[in-house]
Amino acid sequence: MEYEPNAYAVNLRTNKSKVFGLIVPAISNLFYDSFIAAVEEDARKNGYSLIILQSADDPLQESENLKICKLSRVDGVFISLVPDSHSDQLYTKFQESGIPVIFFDKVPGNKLFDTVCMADEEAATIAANTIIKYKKKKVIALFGNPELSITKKRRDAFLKVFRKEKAAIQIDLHYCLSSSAAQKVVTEAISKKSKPEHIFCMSDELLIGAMKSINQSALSIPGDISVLAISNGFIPGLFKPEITYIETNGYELGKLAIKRMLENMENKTPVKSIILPARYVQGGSL
Amino acid sequence: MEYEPNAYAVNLRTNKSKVFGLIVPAISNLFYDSFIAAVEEDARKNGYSLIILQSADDPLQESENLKICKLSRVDGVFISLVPDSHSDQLYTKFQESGIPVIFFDKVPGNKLFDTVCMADEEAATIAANTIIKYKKKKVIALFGNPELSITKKRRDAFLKVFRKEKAAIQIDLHYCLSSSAAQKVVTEAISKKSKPEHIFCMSDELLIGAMKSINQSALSIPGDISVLAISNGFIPGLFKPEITYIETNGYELGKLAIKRMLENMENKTPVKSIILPARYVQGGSL
DNA sequence: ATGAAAGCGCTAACAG
DNA sequence: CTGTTAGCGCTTTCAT
Repeated sequence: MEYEPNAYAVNLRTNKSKVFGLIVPAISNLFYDSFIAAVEEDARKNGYSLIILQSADDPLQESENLKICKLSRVDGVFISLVPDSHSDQLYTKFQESGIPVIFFDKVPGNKLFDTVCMADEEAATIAANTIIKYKKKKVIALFGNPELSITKKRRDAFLKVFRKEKAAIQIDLHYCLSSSAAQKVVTEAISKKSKPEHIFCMSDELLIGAMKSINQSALSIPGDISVLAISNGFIPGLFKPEITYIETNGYELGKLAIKRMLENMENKTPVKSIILPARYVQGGSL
Repeated sequence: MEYEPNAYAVNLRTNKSKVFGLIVPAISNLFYDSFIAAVEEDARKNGYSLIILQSADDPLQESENLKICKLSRVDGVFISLVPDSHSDQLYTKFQESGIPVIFFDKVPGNKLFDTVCMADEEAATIAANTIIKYKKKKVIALFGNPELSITKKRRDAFLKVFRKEKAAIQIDLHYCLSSSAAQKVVTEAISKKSKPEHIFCMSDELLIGAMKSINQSALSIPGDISVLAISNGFIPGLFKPEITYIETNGYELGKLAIKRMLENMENKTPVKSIILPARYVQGGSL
């Protein structure tokens, strides 16, 4: 007939909601939006819906979001942490109450939780080796918020490669918290007498800032200055020449995350760290 | 104490969920992701959460999404339609059961529902008048799926301006269903003997395709060819020179949509069409 | 004023 | 194997 089960009653009775919570620093982001898209696809295929919450890069907002997930009794949580996250007690509370939490991208430093990440070290290592291979001697390296584990991982792996190298390579490392901060740093650097030969950007956000600066200058890529980034490839493909990048694929990472979540729903498995391999994609910027 | 109300029981008893459904053709989209971000912000401020569903440009998926919203008994629905949407009966069913539905961006052709839209006609009119002002005589105009009301509105307003104009202006109008389709069209056009002087793109997607084509050619902007788009400004700002555009702001539209929804929750108001004005933003591409 | 009780619509357990 | 019933945790009503 026209019968429709009352989801409220079902939830109450079964103590399940068939809903996952997904917490991100921001939705409007080229990485997170494709992550969310992937999770949503497979969630629905398995009869789940997604509640999406933004932390707005604010630790307080983040804890509040976790509380919302708890109060609305979601069946599982996906979360990428904000800088200075201090919600550790909340995560463990979830674990204790048997609600799986999958961390992705920006994850806790310790090994106590289920995580799904890009191969950050590998990507940064590939970047560094590429710079060496192309014999760049003076490079600017742009990194994001140094409080984030993702920044630390990429930076440490990046620097480690050069430490092993005998050749004298000058690395000017900068932490930029925004696109415009990156733009400023690059504009200043290329206005000096001894210009950098190469710019490395650990994210799309920084790449955009760097490219705006280069575009406003008279420098040409790769002749005057070469560029390399870690990115999902969308932004690099917009420039001429296309920017060479090491791929971080939000969509694929999302697929891994939901897969892990569903596994966890089936039968509680021991904590695991999953890593999505990096891939070098040749453009014309190097 | 440590007491937490059981949301399932509350929902069952009060017959409310404090959850809105939000249905979009795709999450990973520069327009929709900022729309979603805006709605999420204000939804949470008012104690609501958002369930997000993608229709993947598939009318069947869209009906299914509406059914999910109905089954999970959301308190309201935001929806942007896919091409060839045939879920009209479902919308009306929602209305009848007293659940507000706010259409945004891609809305039904008739005036029976609450809608929140960009000023499509105005934006296209500004574009056309700009082209006339700059005395362009041979222009390529790229439009999206001609089945969508948004395409029809922009196209009709665009062409109407030229019909009134006495000067002989040649408009090559093309419908492109994807970025790469736009790229092909432009590549073909600029390879001909009589090159176009100007390209107009009704969306970011088409602009990206057009720019890839131009970047691969030897043409320079605005010297050899000028460009104008309808966009939120993010993509136009990445190029050199920056592309002049008429602004469509997903974030602001989202704010309007959630405002309208909350009004509707308070007291059932008569059906209304809300329009967000267009704004001309000068770049260097014209 | 405070407290008891009915019942929202379903599922799971149990009896016939 | 089919049919009845208790009860999930809350809100709202009604009686004290």
